[in-house]
Formats: sequence, C-alpha cells, structure tokens
Amino acid sequence: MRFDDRKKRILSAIVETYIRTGEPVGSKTLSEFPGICVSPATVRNEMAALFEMGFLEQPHTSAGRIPSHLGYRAYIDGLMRVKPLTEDEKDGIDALFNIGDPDPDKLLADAAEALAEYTGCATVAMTTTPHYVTVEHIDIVPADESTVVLLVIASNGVVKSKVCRLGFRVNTGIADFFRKFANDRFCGHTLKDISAEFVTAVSVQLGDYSNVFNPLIVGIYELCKEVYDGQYYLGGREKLLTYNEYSDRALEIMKLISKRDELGPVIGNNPSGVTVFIGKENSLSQLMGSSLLVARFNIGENDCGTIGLIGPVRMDYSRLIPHLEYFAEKLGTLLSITYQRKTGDENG
Amino acid sequence: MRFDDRKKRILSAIVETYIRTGEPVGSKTLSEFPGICVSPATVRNEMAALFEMGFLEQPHTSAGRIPSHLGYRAYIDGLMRVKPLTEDEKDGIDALFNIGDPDPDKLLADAAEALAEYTGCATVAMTTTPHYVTVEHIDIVPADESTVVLLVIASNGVVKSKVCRLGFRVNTGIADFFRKFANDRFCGHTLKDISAEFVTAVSVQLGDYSNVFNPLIVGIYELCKEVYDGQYYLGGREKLLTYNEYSDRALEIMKLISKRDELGPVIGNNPSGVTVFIGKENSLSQLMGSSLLVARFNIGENDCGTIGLIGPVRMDYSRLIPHLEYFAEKLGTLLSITYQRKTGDENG
DNA sequence: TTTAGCACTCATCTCTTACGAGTGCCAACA
DNA sequence: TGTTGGCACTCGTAAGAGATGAGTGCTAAA
Repeated sequence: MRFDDRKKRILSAIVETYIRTGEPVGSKTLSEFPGICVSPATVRNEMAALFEMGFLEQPHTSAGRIPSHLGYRAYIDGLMRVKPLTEDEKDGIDALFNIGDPDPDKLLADAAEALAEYTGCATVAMTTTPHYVTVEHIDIVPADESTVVLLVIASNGVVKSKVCRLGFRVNTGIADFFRKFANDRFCGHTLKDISAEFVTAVSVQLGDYSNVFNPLIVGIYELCKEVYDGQYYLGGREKLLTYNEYSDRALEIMKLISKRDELGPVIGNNPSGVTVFIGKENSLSQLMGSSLLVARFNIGENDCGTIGLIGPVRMDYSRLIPHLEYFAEKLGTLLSITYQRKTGDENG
Repeated sequence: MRFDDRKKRILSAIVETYIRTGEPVGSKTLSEFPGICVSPATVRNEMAALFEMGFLEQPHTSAGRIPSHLGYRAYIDGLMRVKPLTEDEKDGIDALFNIGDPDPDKLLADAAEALAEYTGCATVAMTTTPHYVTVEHIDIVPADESTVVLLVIASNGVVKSKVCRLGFRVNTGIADFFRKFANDRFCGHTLKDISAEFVTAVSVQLGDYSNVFNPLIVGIYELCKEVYDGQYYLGGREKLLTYNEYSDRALEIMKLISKRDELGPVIGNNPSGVTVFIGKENSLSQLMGSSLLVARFNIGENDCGTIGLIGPVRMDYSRLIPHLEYFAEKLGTLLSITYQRKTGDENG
C-alpha cells in the first residue's frame, strides 16, 4: 500500500481539522476540502488504508477518525506546513522581552510565564550549567555587626548571593582574611568539583577556625551548588484546565510538571532546535496524554538551558513549533547580552 | 425563637457532618447523634427553626440541610470546639521548618508550599515592610571588568542584591566613589521615601556622571522597591482541584490567587490572630465560593507578613484554624531569629 | 479506480418510570 | 407544651426505551 499524495493530503486534513475542532473527522467533511476533490466513498477507502497503515484511530465504529501518534508524527515530520511567524507575531514575542537590564533569574521566570500566556500551554524553563564553568571570584561583604553577604561569581557570569548571619562580630580584618582564604581554595575549580567532600577538606584547612567559619564555607558550597544545578521555573500550569482533555487528569499532570526530578531529565537531554514528543512517545507515563515541545537556548555557542511547552496532544504544532523556536532564540540572544563575556573561549 | 442549647448542638452536628461528608444532613442522621437524643421529627422541628433563623440552607425540598454562611459563622464564633494541636502535630509543623540557616525569601516560599501540602488548601504568603524601615547600607562589589554586584541592606535586616552590567570598566576607585556617594544620599531615608522622583533628584547631583552611573542608581531604586514591596508567594494552588466544589471554577480561582494586586489588599489588612472569611463574607466575588483563613506573623513586636489559606467553604475549621495559628507563630519565631536585630527599637 | 446506494453500528438525546431520601404537617401522647 | 409516629408530598437520581443521526463498510455499477 503506497502512502501516496492523496493519502498525505487526507491525513493532513484530518490532523488539522481534529486539532481545530477536537471532534473525530468524517469522510463527508473531508470530501468538501479544497485539496480533496473526491467523493466521501473514495475518502472512506483512503481512510481505511490510512487506518491499516496505523496513521489513524477510530474512537468507535460509527465515529469519524482521529490521528494516531504515528499520524501526528508523520504530519509533523513531513506533511505539516509550518506557518512562519508574521512580523506582528515576532513583535509580539519581542515585546515580551522588552525589559531593560534584566535580572537573568527573573528573565527566565518571566519568560516561562509569558510563553504560557502566549501559547495557552504550561511551560517549563530550565538552565543548565556546563561542566567546565569554574568559580571565578568569591566575595564577602560585611553588612552588619554579625551579618555578611556572601557572593559567588562563576566564570559564565552568573552571580549568586546569600546573606549569612554569624555568631560573632565580623570586622574588615576577618573579612579580608576569609576572602583571601576562600578565593585561594575555590577559585579556578569547576562548580562540578565542589562537592560536600571538597568543602569538608577545605574546612579542615582552617584548623581551629573551621567551626567559626563553617557557616560561610557551607554558604559557598550552597551557592556553587545553586549555580551548578541551575534553575527550574514553571509557568501557566493552570492553562491546562482550559482543555477538556485534562478534565480528570489536571491534578496529576500539574503535580508532575512541578517535579524537577522527573521532568528535568526528560527536557534536559535533547538536540538543538525544537524536539517534539507526541503523547505515547513520552517516557513518563503521566505525560502520555500530552505533547511536549522542547527547545534549547544557547549563549553564544554554549548550551545554556531548555524551555518546554506542555499541552494536549491535539495542539497546534504548525503554529507552536516556530513560535517556540523563535522564542528560544530570542531568549538566548537576550541572555547572551547579559552574559556577554566568556562564551566559548574556555570550553575545553 | 430562642437559640437554645439543643439548637446549638444540632447546628454543630450539621456543620461538622457536612464538613466531613459534603452531603446535606438529614433529620434521621442527626437523631442518631450521641448528643441529640430525640426523634427525627423533633430534629425536623428544630431544623425548621434554625432555617427560619438563617443558619441553614436547603439545596432542594427533598434534601437535608446544609449550613448557611451565618451557620458557619455561628459555629466558628461560638460553637466549634477547637482541637488543640497534639504534640505530634506540633512536631510535624516544627519539622517543616527544620532547616539550618534559612534564606528568608526561600523560607517563606517553602513555608507556603509546606502549609499547602499540610492542609490540602492553597496558600498565600506575603511580607510587608513597615514604613519606618530605612536604607542602612549600600555596597557595590566589582565582580568582573564591567560587572558589579549591588547590595542594599535595610534597617530591618533584609538584604537584596542585584547584578549590574555596566558599559565601562569599574576599578576600585570608581567603586569607592560610588559607594560613598550612594551611602551619603540614600542611607537613613525610609524605603517608602525612595520614589522615582527621589532617585531622579539624586541622579542630577551626579552632574556629568549621571548618565554613567544611572544604571546603578536605578538598580538601587529597584532593590529598595523590592524590599519595600515585600514578597508574595503562592503554594499548592492545584490542591483545590481535589475538591469537587471547584470542578468548574478551578481556573478562575487559581488565576485570582496569583494576582497579588487583587488578593494582597484583602489578606494584608487584618488584625492579629487568625481571621476567617466564610464564602460570601469575602469582598472579592471570585472568592465567594471559598473560605479564606488569614494569620499575621510578627518579628518581635512588628507586623511582618501574612499567611493565608484558601479552600472550600466546607473546610475543617476546627483543625485548620489552630494549625494556621501555630504555623504563623512558628514562622514569626524563625524569622525573628533570622532578623534578630532591630525589632522595635526604632519604630516611631 | 471511483462512486452511489444501502444496511449497519453506536453514541447521544429525550422521555418515561421507578425509587428513595428527606421534608412538612397533623394528630396523638406524656 | 414539647415530643413523637404516621403519612402524603417533593424532587433529584438512576435506569430503561425509543428515536435520531453521524459515520462506517461493503457491494455493485459506471
């Protein structure tokens, strides 16, 4: 049985109509399509063939057909005509990012929310820190008698700070001593290296002072870990409630989305560009009724994070894929400006 | 018609049974209650009286009765026997806070999430900054050639930092100059005072350098505003999906909860202790199908924030009210340790 | 290969009926 | 006077019976 041109046109029409209406598509509806100028009976023959080939499913005998996962896959991989973004749409996305001097953390959190609002899907955004990123500088700023602000600056430009309340008075002498000590021990090491064992070993070197300075050492460890682990943001999970696909599964999927442990690995390991997981293609059972679109974004040449879209299998791929692609690109560009230094000159 | 003891017992039984089962309560069920040793017919007479008095509602003629808002109100204000927390329950809540050296921001975010998990309700946590809080110290730490970390330390102990990328090389001389300038102009002023106009006026004083340093001045403004505005955290909105009360209104209420503009004023202005808004008592129309429990938490003597619980009107008040109370108290204690300085000695 | 015709399937809607939980009211009783 | 048993009544809910109609598969003719 050949997957000929007319079958392709019919499959496309079924996918697109079903995405639009959510109703199984029948032969009569299809025969009225501009691209398909044959009678309902002929369409039925073709539909029977497409069913045999595994591209269609039938909710029940007397209903029309809906696309199977294979059907969606064939549509996305070959049949779909991607709708390139209009200038207005590009402007719309650009406007979402129209903020002066963005804080990188907030930028991503806001981006996740904005993308959800824009697409009507739930979103996940995640940053990843390359293994070669090192500690570049550690600083300690006395803020108050016994309070200091600890800063860790990583070689990829990320800065994290933490307020530490200590049990003793911190004067500039103590601060200077600890600053030098911490920079000597931590700078140049990759974030990946800075494990609990590493920190214990460093702490031991403080000898009698190790107890006193321990909160600061632990603080540095926590900050390094925070930078290395990256961030995980959610947006618009409640959007899923608008689809009746989720009427009885909304809680389950909303819970899943907030679990970084589960979703992180799935969205984190993908090639560049937009990757699509349709329904049962997902490895997580809770996601099998959903589709997941994932796009990486880069700072310069370096993979820097992923942003993902979660929605019903019946989502408008031809619109969402290019939108997500443009969005991720834009996000990367903006982050590149923020972290303009250190991209590519030390990855090796 | 007297609201006598038996009527009170019957109302209590109706409220408690309805909270437990979600079904309208009938006279037969009530007559079997240990505290109510009369026949169903007598109970019916009493129920008719309670209905007359406005304490009960009737979904339809042939159903049992459910409490009206007045009924819940009477129950909560006088009839309810608050279940004091067991030691185990106290330990359970204590365990939620069992984290060494908490970051105040994270503490509250985690608390909101933990409370939602613990109570099965959606939660909102909000910090408020008293009007008398001033800027205590501003610091600028060069992190990289053209990158600095800006720190604002407020008199209530809150520290916020922000990374600023500048268009020029920052050496220690420049940093020292700006640090002195900023501290001279901002320190001692209340956060409330630091408006856009104030910042413009300060900027003007930099004369020719005002353009150069503007990102830093704006950064200080943003940080001050961030401290003054406080934080707004949500937790467990998806918990509401477990109640069929929300089966068709979940989206609406979840959206509302995320709007600080709308919910902030409602939960922010309440006396100390736990305040309860039952259904229609709420000023926001979207909340009229829900109950809202709000508790303030304090640092020392000073009002510092509020934590609220949102759930179906049919919620277990006798359990949740003391739990929320204890939780807020615990939260205040923990924050007091974090911000142990400056409480009460400068409010005036 | 395409198409018209036709019998068949099956979800959905509507109408009817039966059921039962719960009520209100009344008369009798302590 | 308060309490109780009895009884007719209400009304939501569940179950069953048609009727409807969208859509199919198959066959035979063009």
